[in-house]
Amino acid sequence: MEFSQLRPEEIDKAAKMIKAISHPMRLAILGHLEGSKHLNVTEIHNLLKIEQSTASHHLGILKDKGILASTRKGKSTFYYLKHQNLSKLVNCISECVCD
Amino acid sequence: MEFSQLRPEEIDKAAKMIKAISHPMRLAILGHLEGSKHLNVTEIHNLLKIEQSTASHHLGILKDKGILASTRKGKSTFYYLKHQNLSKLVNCISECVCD
DNA sequence: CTTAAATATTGATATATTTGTATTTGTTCA
DNA sequence: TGAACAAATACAAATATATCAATATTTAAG
Repeated sequence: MEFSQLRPEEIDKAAKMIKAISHPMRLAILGHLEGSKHLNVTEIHNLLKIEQSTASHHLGILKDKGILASTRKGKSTFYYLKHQNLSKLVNCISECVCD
Repeated sequence: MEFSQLRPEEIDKAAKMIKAISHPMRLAILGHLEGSKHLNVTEIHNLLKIEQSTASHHLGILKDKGILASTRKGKSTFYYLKHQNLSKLVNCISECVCD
């Protein structure tokens, strides 16, 4: 699929997905979820040393924009990458950053 | 390079680069610049049907964040993708959008 | 049913982004 | 030099985002 052939609605969707990951906290979250890891809100909140509500908020954005999915297990909600493609994208980004 | 190994400054830089492309107009610009194309501000302004100053502004953001480079030829400034990696990234995104 | 733990949501505030109009700067050419 | 064109910048208004504190919701355990 050539990017330039995307229709306007698809471009909008792409922009929203990308915007969702264009934040240091949210990129850091993706880093922690690489390799099919599942983490709950408290784990993210502790790993990133941010408020619980802030962690929940960022995870909600990533889920809403189709980057993450979640499953509830008892009291915890575990979040994980929705598509393995995203690992590729994230690696793509790190290559671009490091040159 | 594993994304999760990026240092905080690198994550910040990645976030800024991604944020730069997380806008429908700017994604559309990237679409038009795929395949090593060089376009000037007026061409972008006409293609996207946006104000000249808005086009210049978006191009400036993309350049500032390291996504595009530019060369001046006479009265025109031509913009183009700085790294071919970016085409890959952009295609990566379109795959993620279309599934 | 009550309590406690884990998430999610709300409200408020501060900050950032987007866009258009108007203006300024830079470049060519007569 | 001065007219005309191209691009960049300044400014302002509207909109969107990020964050924390406080509160609400959901679930499990007793």
